[in-house]
Amino acid sequence: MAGNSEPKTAKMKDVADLAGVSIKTVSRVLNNEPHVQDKLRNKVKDAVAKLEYIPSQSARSLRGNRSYTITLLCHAADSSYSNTIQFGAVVACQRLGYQLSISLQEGLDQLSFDQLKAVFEKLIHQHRPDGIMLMAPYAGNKMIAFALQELGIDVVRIGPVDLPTEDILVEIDDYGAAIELTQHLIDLGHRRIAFVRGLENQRATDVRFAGFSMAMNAAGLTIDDRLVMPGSFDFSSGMDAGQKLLSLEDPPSAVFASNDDMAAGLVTAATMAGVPVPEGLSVVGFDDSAVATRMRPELTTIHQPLRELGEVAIEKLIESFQNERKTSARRIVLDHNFILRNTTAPLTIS
Amino acid sequence: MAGNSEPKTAKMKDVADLAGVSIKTVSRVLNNEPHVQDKLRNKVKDAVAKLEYIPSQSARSLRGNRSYTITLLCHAADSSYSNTIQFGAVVACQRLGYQLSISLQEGLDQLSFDQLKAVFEKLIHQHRPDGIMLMAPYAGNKMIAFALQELGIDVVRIGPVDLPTEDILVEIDDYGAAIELTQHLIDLGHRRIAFVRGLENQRATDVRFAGFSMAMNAAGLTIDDRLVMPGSFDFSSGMDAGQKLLSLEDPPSAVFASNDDMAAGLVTAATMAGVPVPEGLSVVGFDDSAVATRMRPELTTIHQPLRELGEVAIEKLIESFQNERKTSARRIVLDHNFILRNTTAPLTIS
DNA sequence: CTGAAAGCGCTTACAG
DNA sequence: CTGAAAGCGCTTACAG
Repeated sequence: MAGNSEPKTAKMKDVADLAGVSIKTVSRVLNNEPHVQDKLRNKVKDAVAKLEYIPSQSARSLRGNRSYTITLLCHAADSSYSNTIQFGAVVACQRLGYQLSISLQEGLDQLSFDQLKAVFEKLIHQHRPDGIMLMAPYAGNKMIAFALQELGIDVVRIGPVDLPTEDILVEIDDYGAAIELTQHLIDLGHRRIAFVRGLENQRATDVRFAGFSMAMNAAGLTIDDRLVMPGSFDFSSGMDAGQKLLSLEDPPSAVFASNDDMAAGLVTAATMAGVPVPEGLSVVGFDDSAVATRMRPELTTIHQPLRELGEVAIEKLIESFQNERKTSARRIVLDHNFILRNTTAPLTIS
Repeated sequence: MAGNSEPKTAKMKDVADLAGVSIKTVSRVLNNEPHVQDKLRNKVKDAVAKLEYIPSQSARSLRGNRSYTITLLCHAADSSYSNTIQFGAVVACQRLGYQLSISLQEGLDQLSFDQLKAVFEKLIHQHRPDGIMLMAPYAGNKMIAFALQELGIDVVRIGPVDLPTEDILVEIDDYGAAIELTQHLIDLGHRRIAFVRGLENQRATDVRFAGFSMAMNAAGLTIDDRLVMPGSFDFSSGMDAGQKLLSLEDPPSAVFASNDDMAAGLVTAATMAGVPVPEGLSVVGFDDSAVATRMRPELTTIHQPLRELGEVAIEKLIESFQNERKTSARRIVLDHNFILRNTTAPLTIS
């Protein structure tokens, strides 16, 4: 069989008959349109409840302009960061009667503008999503932003993004959070502080480094270029950075890793090199992902409300195409938290 | 705007006009139906290519019986295990022209049969998925299986499952894998081997323990009941088990943890208690998830092809409702691999 | 092997 | 404030 059994499901006509109104009135009630008497409205609602009527998504999206589907554009690599955001997005979609459709797109970074447009045109044409949700590593990509803008589809982005488009943005204050983390290390007496960057095409990498620089400068500390390491947001790049940093003639006493996975790699590298954390090296991360409480010692970091970020992104996106006026804020900043755990300690003079 | 711009997209009629055939013939070609001349078939295909025609999913699913959507029933807790399987499922869906719709369902375990049926009826009615994919912790649930069976929808399950329904099953040989792992510990000279169980409502827990028992018995070793610990497949339950095991009068020299997360917890507990791994305690896990290579020492475990499991599940499901005959295998067993890393060592006589 | 007609279940103009 | 008609873009019988 091709799927469905045949429960004699109620149709709009059945609801209309039971409520003693026209099918159009039922449609109006279902879509929360004005111009229906309260009395009729209630009759219809009762009938819907009695019949357990559920509108057919296909019919709605075929005739109307809405598909009640939002497409989440994902990079093929799955990470705890993306998965948690996606989780929040699914929750919000389910709550609001939308479907989240996941589109896996690898290597979008390497396409030309026209190729990008073609990819999105096909995607939009096929599923007709009402909106698109973007997160790292695609959230901050300008070509993607412009291609999507030309296609005229509503977009929401997650993460620190600096784009001239009018898309909705949901993020935390990465800059401020990076300052807090750096200040914490400075307050502990550290002066030679290393920084491990993330992927270079992501704005989070620059923003977090900017916060770090700001705090260092404000404290009158200079940033030693040899202590600024490249990274790619993953465990092994953190290990690499740690090994290099620790084998320096004049190693740092503290390291700011741009995310938790790299911080975990750093701690592992230090431990393997016989440098105790935090006594011999203080480490901070960013995200408060699962690894933060599973490693030993547990990681001092910034908690990002990833699930909430995903939920709010979906809510704002849906809100935006329900409100014609576009009155609501286009940029939402959620709260983060500094989480003090055990990878940081006062500088010990040796 | 409610989503779409208005690219003048080609419709079936346009393809038919360009190819000089009727719209019905186009439909036939698109759906790979027989009874079309090769010449016409090619004309249609050319026209489709030229016009970049993409059929509307809504129209198809409204008129036809298929929605080209598969619903993945997920438990609200997101884990690396589920996410990797889901990833494979998305990949396969995308390749085969289907959409994966994620349905988050918490606490399905506590519902009555009728409540379950109501939940699924609504879900099926709303999105009309062509099939449903189940994984832990719902894959092995009998009530869910029967409810879905009564609703007559095609189902695929992942993981070791023992059900009287005719659903498709995709799994690895958990039993055999557990024997390999246990035999490895026995070969290293261990005799007091502990076992940490997983969640009790999952068949994987029983099957892996059965493999462990089998290997122990075959080697003439007895299982000490005090060395069989409860667990819940997560890091902290592994830590707990480790602490209890290590504080025993006569602690084990090796532990079989039912999955990697618990194994990581065990290693952490041992390290914190001053017991070196693997010298003082050998540990094996199960899954080969991300944590296996991020912990130190790296974990000896069984590699489960999770992504492939997800892909194959989707492929077989789609295949099953395309083949009326249901000729293909209903149970697919994929290969696993024993991965020797550094958490296991020969028993040292102390 | 091919096609003209009907209809899936809704929403969109258009009347009243 | 309410309704009868038309139509979204396909597929399903039914003819030929």
